[in-house]
Amino acid sequence: MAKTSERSQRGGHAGASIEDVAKAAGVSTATVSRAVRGLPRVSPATREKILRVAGELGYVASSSASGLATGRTRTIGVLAPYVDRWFFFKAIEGVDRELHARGYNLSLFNLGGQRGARERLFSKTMVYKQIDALLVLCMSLTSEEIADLQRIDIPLVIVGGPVEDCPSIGIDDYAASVEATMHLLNLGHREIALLHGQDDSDLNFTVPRLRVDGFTDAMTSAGFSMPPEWDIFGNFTVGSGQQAFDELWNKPGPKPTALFCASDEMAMGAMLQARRRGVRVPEDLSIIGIDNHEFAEAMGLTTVAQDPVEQGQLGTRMLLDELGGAAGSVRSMKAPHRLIIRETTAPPCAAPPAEAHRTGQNQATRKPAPTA
Amino acid sequence: MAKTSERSQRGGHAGASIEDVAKAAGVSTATVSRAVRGLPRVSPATREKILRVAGELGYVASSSASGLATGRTRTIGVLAPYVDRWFFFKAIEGVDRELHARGYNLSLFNLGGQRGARERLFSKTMVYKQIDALLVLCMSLTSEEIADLQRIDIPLVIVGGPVEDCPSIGIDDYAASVEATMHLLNLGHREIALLHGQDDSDLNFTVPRLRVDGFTDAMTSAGFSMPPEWDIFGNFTVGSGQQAFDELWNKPGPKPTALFCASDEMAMGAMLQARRRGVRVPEDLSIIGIDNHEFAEAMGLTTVAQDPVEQGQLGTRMLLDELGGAAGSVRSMKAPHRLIIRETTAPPCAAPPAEAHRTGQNQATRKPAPTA
DNA sequence: TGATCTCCCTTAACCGATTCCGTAAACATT
DNA sequence: AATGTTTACGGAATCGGTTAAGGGAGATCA
Repeated sequence: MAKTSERSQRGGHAGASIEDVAKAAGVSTATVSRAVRGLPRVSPATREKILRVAGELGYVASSSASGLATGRTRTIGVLAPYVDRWFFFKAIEGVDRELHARGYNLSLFNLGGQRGARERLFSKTMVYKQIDALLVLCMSLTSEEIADLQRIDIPLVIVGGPVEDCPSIGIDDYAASVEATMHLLNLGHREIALLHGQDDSDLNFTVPRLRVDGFTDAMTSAGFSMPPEWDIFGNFTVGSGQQAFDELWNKPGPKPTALFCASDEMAMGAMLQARRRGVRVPEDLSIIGIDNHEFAEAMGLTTVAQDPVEQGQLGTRMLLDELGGAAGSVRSMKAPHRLIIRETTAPPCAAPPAEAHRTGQNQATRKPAPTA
Repeated sequence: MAKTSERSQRGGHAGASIEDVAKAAGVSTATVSRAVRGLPRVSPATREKILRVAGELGYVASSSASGLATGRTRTIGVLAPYVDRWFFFKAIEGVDRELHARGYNLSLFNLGGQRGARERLFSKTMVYKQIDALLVLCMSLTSEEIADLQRIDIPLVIVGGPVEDCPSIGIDDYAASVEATMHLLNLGHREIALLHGQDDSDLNFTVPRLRVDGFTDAMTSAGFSMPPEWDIFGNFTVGSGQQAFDELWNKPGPKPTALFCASDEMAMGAMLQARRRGVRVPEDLSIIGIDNHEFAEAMGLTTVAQDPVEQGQLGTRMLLDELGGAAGSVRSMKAPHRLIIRETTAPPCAAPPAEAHRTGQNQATRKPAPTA
């Protein structure tokens, strides 16, 4: 009966099993199971012995076996439309940190912006029976997908933007957008262009819309409006920021004095292109973004900061709470954001409005010099 | 006998099992198993019926159960020191793409640059019995870790830089570095500073050393050398690039005419800081990096490009080959790199070479003239 | 002293797949 | 017609854990 550990002989079964440990320690597998998991009903002496033997044998419980027995895999899925964009890899960082701290594994599903990938993954191949819970980054799910998840009892949390009928965490994109716009308005800008992000894939973000709404609402309630030709589309990348600037500047007619960008990456693209074409920032054009990308500080970009790492952590905690405690217990939350004024925004036309422009509490109150 | 599917009643067991399908289709579970996996020995009619029934019931095989039965989880682990740095998230993108295309799952282990995280993960909690193979990003493992993996029969591939005794894929960092240095030398630079990356955590990269070696060898074999005070350390981030520039420029004494950076992120940091302090790039200082980060093109940074996505894909393929075919079959490979000349390098001394400085489309095969 | 209660531990029934082996029928070969 | 060969399928062991039920030994209590 070569039933136990014949060291990597037949495909796949290597390492000591619980039975090996039980045998070596002279107890039953049930006791080993309790001992190694720290459950009660094991005498200190026995536990100590089992732990020692297990250590010597290098025993680790097979996740497949315990997954099968308990019905939970201790793995949670993370669904991301991209992993190579700022918000996403930052959020993943936070999720990972929190997850591993709690002994969970992270199974990554990246759509890579591809159409179709979504169906392929979602259609039962993925989610189903592989993960205990699902964390989604900045995507809204169809009601059908949500129903599926509920049916098979998989908790769900969205990180990044609200989604109907789903617990979520994210900044208040609308408010952030309003604040950014107000900052420009308070500086005296009236001719403000908008570079907003529209994604080409089938992700249905709600975030872009909220940011645009915040901008337009702030503008109209201040009594201003934006000509339609200043409404430029980008896809959240640096490259699209550059293109957007060109598009804006190649158009005939007057130029805006400020540019509101729905993300830092686009803002920086626009900023770099502006410089390249001899348009001075902020003298000729103020630029503001949203995110506080690592490069934003280096480039002196004024922006509305958010912390995706923290959001990832919080979202994970929500998800795990839902998984552990009573379902339906967790509700959506808002993560903080704050305006950080750096060097890419200034009053238009170098005419100082002589109006103190403070960001409030804890941040970067430095005001650019050129007021004089 | 409530053995089958009582819809999310007791903890964790939801969804239809293979037995449900078997019963509903009037066949045995063995046949269902063969049918759904596309194995032979099932008549077309039976297969069609089983597939239909399985579809209606929304059946998906439990990964825990099949993992237990087969000894393989169809999950491969990806160990990364960081996920929020360019090379890493790009590589993960490639790995993920390849993995999911082949029906594997990706389990992410991020060290987040933390000391200790490594032991915590590696010490059997992670790797063991959870994954079929391990892909490591830019880290060298200890020989003990490698031995552990071999003992439990887990194939290993390193993406990013060579590691002794491990199959790996990465660019030839030494050659890349030499090329970059030669580019500066060919432009006429003699006073070249070096900003190289040293990581503070316990990852032991080999990459940084190779890049430095390439630089110094190219310099010495051209008959030049670098004063030690021009040897600056960074940690691969933009911020450290900025600091490095300051450090360099705050020192008394002559300034270099060119700066070789071991990564684009550092190069861009230095470049931004240079601009901020009124040092013109490339007139006063040429800067070259390595990587071809997304921002590099936007910022016009001359660099040696590599493609981590491709490396991730290739590495994954190697790993899966090793997993499938004869072990020990795959060997290390080199990924391609190429010099991309943009706008941050020019001959020293602001002497206009009267030479159109075009970025050429995406290839930049332009070779600097002064090879005298 | 016997009944009851704990505590520690074992027995054994699962969890849901895979897979070896056996059987029976269909088909091909002499 | 008897014998191989192939194909389609079922029975049942197995993977390695978890966990409810139960049993024996010693302590506590009446």
